[in-house]
Amino acid sequence: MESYKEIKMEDHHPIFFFDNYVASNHTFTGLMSDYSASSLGFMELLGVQDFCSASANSVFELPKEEPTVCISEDQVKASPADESQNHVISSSVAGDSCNVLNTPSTPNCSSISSEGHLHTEDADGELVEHHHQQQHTKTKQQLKAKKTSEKKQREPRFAFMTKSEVDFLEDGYRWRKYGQKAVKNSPFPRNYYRCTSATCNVKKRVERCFSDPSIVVTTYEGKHTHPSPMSAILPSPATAAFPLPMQFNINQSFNELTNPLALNNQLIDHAAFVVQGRRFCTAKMMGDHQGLLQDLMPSAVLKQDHR
DNA sequence: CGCGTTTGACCAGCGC
DNA sequence: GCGCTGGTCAAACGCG
Repeated sequence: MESYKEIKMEDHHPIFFFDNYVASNHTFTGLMSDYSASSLGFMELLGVQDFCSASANSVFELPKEEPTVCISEDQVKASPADESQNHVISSSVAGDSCNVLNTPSTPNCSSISSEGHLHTEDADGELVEHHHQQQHTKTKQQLKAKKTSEKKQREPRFAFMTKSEVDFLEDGYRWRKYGQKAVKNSPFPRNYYRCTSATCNVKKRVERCFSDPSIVVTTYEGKHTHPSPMSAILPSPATAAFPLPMQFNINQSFNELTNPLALNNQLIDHAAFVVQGRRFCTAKMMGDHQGLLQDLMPSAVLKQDHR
């Protein structure tokens, strides 16, 4: 198990990309408000509420060399694993030519919009499937019905890429692994996780980028219906409200982001949304490492820290 | 014993 | 229709 100090700052540059939209020539304010207008916001996905109160006040300039990344998950999905990273890089370099998707619909959206057809699949399936064991058939049907209903309620997804040596990045919630699949053209498997909370339907996919094994792609699907278990472990005055990444002292955070020593002293508790050379949001997670930015923290680091 | 992981099998969707 | 792939299930297993 690696020690915290072995983790360099540059190993945890998060790169966010969202399902449903990308607007590279939008300001962060535009981005966030656009996204918050959708049924499921980025912060909501992480259990954050009331993030709309965040304002452009938190926007500050970064050096032009800062990578520019803003792509949607379906872009990555459409690209083979070995190309996704190239895609990111090209987007990063492109700056103004960064892909402007602003896609009104995504694979997810279309699947949701086509939910009206789903009931017919059940009927077909029952005609085809005649198992000799009635019990077995019953469970199959139940599974199918379950799957159908799940598909009906398919949640928007968002994903982000993190440079990390650790596959599973802690985010304050408890996850149970329910599957692993080999990824085509990639030596690295994709892991499937589900939130352990009974009432919570949030899923998480974790895979490593083929072309750059140092990059971990984490995809969230769904919305937590409960507070982070870490809230109990790490009490904070801000815990109840789950403050937004934007709600922090910008100067302090910028200093910390650009100062590895500061990071070493305080753990890595920041994330950055980087679009067109601007770091739109540097997130300081309430000083207790909750929520999204725990995804940027190797679980090993957190475990070590909590002891 | 409870909880989490592993892993082979199954199913649906999609492209050809 | 067929094959491929992504996603999920669930029994078996491991661990504390």
